[in-house]
Amino acid sequence: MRKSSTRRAPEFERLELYLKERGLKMTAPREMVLRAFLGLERHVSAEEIFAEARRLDASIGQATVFRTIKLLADAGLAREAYRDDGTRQFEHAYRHEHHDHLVCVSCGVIVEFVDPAIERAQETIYRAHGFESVQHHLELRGTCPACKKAGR
Amino acid sequence: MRKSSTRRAPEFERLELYLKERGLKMTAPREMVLRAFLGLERHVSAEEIFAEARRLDASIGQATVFRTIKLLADAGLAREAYRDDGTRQFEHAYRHEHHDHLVCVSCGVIVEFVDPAIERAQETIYRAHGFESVQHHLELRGTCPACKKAGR
DNA sequence: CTTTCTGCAAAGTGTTTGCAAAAAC
DNA sequence: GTTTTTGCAAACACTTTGCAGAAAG
Repeated sequence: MRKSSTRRAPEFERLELYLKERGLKMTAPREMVLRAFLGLERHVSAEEIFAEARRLDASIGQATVFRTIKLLADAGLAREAYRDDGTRQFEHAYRHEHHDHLVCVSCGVIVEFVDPAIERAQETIYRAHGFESVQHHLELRGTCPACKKAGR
Repeated sequence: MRKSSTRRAPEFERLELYLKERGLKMTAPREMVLRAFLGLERHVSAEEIFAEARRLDASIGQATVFRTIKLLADAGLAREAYRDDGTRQFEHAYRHEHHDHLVCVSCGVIVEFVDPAIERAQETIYRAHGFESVQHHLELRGTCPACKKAGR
């Protein structure tokens, strides 16, 4: 007896697997948080996830959202990223590989990009200093075309 | 009648000028915070500046330190920088040009570097997306040689 | 039934702000 | 003297934690 998995996103299966592996439980609130996170576009704050989860289930608690976000990160579904202005955001990690960010300081719009030449140069720098690479992030801050035109 | 300025670092004059320009006052606590900041090596947290300032003058208040750090940043003496782990640090900005960071995730050691090729590639990305550059920062996180050797 | 999970409220961080007394100019 | 600055304590924003009852397996 298995439930229909027709429209079920693979992210849910991934979370279930992750939980089962360590004796944790799949619950309605956890499913709700994941659904909220997946439904939102990239680069959301914890607060935005909380608000969206609340929209789906008004009884959900803030602590549960924070705890679940941590689970999602551990399960490889969400990636935590701090902006250069110190704000904390989460982006989709499942089937979204590494990329860097071009951020408009005026309207906040974020463009994702990867530059192979920069990626290669970074490896060279790690090697030159004898470091083992763990993770890297380049953030370009500037003014986007629309804001420039609007004189912002 | 002018006071001797023999050993006076140019940073103090800069701060005095900045304050005078906007009708603000040079005070002992402000001088102490600047002295604490200058005396510490790069990449210090507000708390470290506070501790050091307290060492120089036990009566100084936390709020004064935070307020003065902001002044130093506005005056171009300090640069605020958020690490990819969300911690906030300050580094010397006076006569220290832009650079990127190679950070050891184990011991915290920070190596500063500039790669002309990467800098050029960044400009190309700004242009390709029609953005006007404001500021950019690359952070490479990894394990330094010493920590690697120690198996950390 | 046993263990994990939940929501709540309280506690923690790190930083900012309101205020009356003190210092700068 | 007038204005800015100070230290203190309270307020703040964001996040984590303790707990007793609820839910999962």
